[in-house]
Amino acid sequence: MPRPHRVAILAFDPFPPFELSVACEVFGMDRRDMGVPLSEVRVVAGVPAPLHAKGAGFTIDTPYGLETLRWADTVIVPGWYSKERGPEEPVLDALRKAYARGARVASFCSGAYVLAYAGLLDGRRATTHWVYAADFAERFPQIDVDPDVLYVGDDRVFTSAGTAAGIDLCLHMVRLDHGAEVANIVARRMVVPPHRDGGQAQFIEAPMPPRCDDDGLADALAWAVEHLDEVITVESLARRARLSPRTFARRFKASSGTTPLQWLLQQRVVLAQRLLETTELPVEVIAQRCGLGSAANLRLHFGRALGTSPNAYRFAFRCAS
DNA sequence: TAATACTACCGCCACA
DNA sequence: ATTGTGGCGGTAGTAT
Repeated sequence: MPRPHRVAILAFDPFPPFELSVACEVFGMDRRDMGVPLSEVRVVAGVPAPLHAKGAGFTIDTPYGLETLRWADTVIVPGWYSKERGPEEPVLDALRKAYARGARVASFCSGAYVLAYAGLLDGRRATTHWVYAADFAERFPQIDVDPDVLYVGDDRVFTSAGTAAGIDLCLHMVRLDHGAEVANIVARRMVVPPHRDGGQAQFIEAPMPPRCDDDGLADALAWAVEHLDEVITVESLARRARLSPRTFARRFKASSGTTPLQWLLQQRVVLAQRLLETTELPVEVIAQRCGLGSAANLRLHFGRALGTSPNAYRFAFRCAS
């Protein structure tokens, strides 16, 4: 049993209470009873405590100082409120040393400024809250700023967009550390979607894009979503991926967190949703088109996934638009 | 809604 | 020794 993953949250004065809490919630909670490996969290004061919660009128204290960055496997910077300058040099130095030592560093929202002032983002892609993006790009021309993603990261440096995108980044890190299944458990427990994609403004579309480009597996899945009206078995998908059914199922679960059939059903329901929204086709025909065979079967899976019937959904969608 | 036939899933294990 | 593979069989889930 490896020791728990160590997460240091580097907070300043003031600090953003939501972002700080996100990291605590994802990494600090003991969910071993659900099969999630334990992590250990320490909130580190980047300046002498007490630290004031921005906009919330309370303060926090913590026994941990900069030396704790030497202890961490992951250092998270949840926010920073002085665009025009970075933290004191000892702080930046401790961050650089943590990274050089092999630790992973991540920022939420305006925390990207801290990583930028430390030089850890030079030559990399990075993101931050969209309200800071222009200022950030101007201040750090050596950084490739992409304001349209929820998070970006390569190697061991990650940045995430505003506020709630911190959750997406944390779940991504959990996925890297413990696999998609564990990340899904944590997401489920927090009652957030396991994966969101695309720009900051838009909401989740398909529950599981074929993530983590695994060899032929990704190809097989891409084929599947284009041929949902056909009969698709795990065996045929495995053949397409040039894997044995057993190995296919195992790899699939490792990279997506669900089983092939469950994923297929999800894709089929998503297609049914689109057809209900954009066409006048009868439910029976839609059931055929999305590979669910019969209207009865479509109703069953539609209800399970969305909690309504196809007709009710179509009606509600019409009214909304 | 119930019964039936079929498929998927996953632990186990031997093997590379 | 460690890690991934893939066949087998019981059980759970799915389709009609």
